[in-house]
Amino acid sequence: MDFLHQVANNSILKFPSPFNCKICNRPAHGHHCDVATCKGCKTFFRRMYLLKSELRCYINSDCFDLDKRTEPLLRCRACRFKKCLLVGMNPNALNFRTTKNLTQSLKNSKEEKIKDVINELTYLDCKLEQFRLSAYNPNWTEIGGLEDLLRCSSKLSLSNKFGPFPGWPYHPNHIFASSNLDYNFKTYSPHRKQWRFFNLLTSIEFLKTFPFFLKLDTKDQLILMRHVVVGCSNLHSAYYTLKNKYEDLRQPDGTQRPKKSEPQYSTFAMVFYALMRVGVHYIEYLLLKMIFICNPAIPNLSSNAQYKLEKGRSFYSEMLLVYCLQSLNSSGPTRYVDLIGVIATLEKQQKLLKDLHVCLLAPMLSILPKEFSRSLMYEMIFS
Amino acid sequence: MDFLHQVANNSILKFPSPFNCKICNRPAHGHHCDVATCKGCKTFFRRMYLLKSELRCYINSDCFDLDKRTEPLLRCRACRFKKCLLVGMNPNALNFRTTKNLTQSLKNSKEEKIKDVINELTYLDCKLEQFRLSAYNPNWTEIGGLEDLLRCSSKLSLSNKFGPFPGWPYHPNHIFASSNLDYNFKTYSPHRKQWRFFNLLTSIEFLKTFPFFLKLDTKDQLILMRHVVVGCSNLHSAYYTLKNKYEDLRQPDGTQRPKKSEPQYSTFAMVFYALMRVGVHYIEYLLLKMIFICNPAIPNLSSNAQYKLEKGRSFYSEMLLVYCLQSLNSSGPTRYVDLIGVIATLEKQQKLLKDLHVCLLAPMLSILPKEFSRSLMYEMIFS
DNA sequence: CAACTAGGTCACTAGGTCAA
DNA sequence: TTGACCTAGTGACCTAGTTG
Ligand SMILES: [Zn+2]
Ligand SMILES: [Zn+2]
Ligand SMILES: [Zn+2]
Ligand SMILES: [Zn+2]
Repeated sequence: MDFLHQVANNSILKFPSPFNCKICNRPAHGHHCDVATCKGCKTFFRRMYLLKSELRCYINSDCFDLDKRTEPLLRCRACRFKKCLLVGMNPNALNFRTTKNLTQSLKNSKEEKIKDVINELTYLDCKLEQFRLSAYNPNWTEIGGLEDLLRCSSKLSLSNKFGPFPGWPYHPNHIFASSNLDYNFKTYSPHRKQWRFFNLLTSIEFLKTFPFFLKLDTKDQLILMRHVVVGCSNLHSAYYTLKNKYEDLRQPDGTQRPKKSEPQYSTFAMVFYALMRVGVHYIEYLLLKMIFICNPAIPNLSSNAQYKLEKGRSFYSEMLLVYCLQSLNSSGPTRYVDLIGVIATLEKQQKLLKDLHVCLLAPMLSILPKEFSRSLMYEMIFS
Repeated sequence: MDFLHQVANNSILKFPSPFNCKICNRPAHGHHCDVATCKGCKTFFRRMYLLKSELRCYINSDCFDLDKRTEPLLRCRACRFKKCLLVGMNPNALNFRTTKNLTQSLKNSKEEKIKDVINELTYLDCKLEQFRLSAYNPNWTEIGGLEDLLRCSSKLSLSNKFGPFPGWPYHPNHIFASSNLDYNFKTYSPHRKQWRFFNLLTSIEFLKTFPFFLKLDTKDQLILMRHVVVGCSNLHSAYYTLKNKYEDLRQPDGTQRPKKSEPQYSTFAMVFYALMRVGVHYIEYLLLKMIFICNPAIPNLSSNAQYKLEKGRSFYSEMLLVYCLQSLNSSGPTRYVDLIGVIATLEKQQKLLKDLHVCLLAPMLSILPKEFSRSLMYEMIFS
């Protein structure tokens, strides 16, 4: 690059230097990884990228936001690294692998760690979808509430035992024996999955697989579940609808649930359309789900849980950002912002759904069986 | 060739250019060494060909395979050079007559470095031999164990203070006052050096002069010393025996230690005969010693020490190779392999010696003074 | 002389080191 | 851990020599 050279020859611009570090605003040393940076930030970026270390900002996550403060807080490594990525420092410019020493330290590099985490998430997600597709179809009126489900052992392995549900996906015009209202909240049928229930169950089992979740107090676990499981299962449904190239929200059996004609459809489909709009990829979806789950802002959490979730959120956020940069280079930061936007949609959807359900179901409660008011679905809607 | 010209004048084909570098696919600059290449690849090829340094791909040897990846990994010099040759760049087009300057200047830096290192090693080795020849003869029963010797300051300068040992080398028939067993491990005599001890001491002082050694943890220093000092002192003795044109293993005072009649002689002399067979030169010996010392495969080393020793080993290995190539041209690589073979002999000798010593000395321990069981020699034999 | 392509130069940026 | 400083390339640009 000749940028430095040009500036040096331009007598008008010689002083003061127009050429400051894009991260910390100190005088720049040159272009490093495609961005004008100082020596410190250059070395910092390489070190951070190469070393695996979990980072967290202990202030407000704005230590390097130069709109908010005149001087960056150089000591905050989390914010510094985030800023490096945001101004577009390109990890691909680091010559991993091509040099002997780096090949060795690659084992511990962030890249490797990302791979590990993504492998794990991928594996788990396959299991989840297998679970949804399985013939396992427990009676929702009997299986108990959230607390019972939290306590019992993982049900995911049952999909192996039961095998796939025969005949799925159904033809679009498939007609079920039971009526829609029955299907919805009235009675249990062993021949048809109550998707609202089963998707919630799937997400509960999903959360239960994470060590960080199991380490929370039972009270925090309950709070988190209540706040996150609906959105989580909606995100899952939405992604798989998209993946299976349906044009509207579908369940694994091929049915439209809720139906387009139902009033809540548009709200349910919000996330589906958001995913479609950004054209989310699989790995992005996996990380987004984790970011959504790690929500430290949920009310009434203990401070321990807040801390752990905050840590989790920055862990997966950074991973998503690094992933975007790796796969897209310069447009990585934009992509990251677009993807994070899906989280906001999920949160909004959750609020709308709650209001909607309360409005729609409250008047019906008298005609629904008393089993419903003790069910998981009731709990998730009205808690 | 007018190809470049044609393209420039052809308005239709101006964009996108059909004239890309055959190696890296960036826009080409012209034909260089018979192939359309960019400026970078042109210069790269010349530099590489003139330097001819050993290269290795640390990935899959496909960094420039544009069928497999859209962008080449420009930093992989091995694959880049391979691709240069593959697309037919012709080294004969390089004009060696006028290239002397570049070759020289590029070579000079490397050569200069080698010279520096060898000068240093030579100087140090002279000091060592002076030390062995000096009248300094500490009491091995009192001087302490390895840890004490590691901690104390360098003793090499004492050879100046004490001057050379008077009367050395002795006539082959010289008769000592003390008996052989006494000499071996029983008592200390100020008039006669216990060579096994003094050679170990010399090698310990040798190792202590290296900054890289001093930067290791004490624990690593001890492990390394225990593993390397015996072989190091054997190599030293063997080389100087050869240099002084003795026909069997001799110490600086001219005595045969161990005696040919002793059972361990043949094992001790292994390295001596190996050196004789290859006809090692001084500088080769110096580098071999360093390569032997830098052994990252020693068990229980910290990963830091492993890393540093690995680096040291490749540093001195490359130096030896370059030295062989410089002094012998075409038969350089063969010579290098022969020389490296000495290291294997050293390692083998070390194993044999340990077994032998344990067998020979264990039954004698009861008749040896308790000082012996606390001495450096005991430590090096039985650790 | 125009159109090239050798070689040479040097500002520039990777990675690496080490004192603070 | 940080960052000033170092080494080892890298390639844009230049010059000089060759060819038709
Ligand atoms: Zn900076
Ligand atoms: Zn911060
Ligand atoms: Zn090229
Ligand atoms: Zn390669």
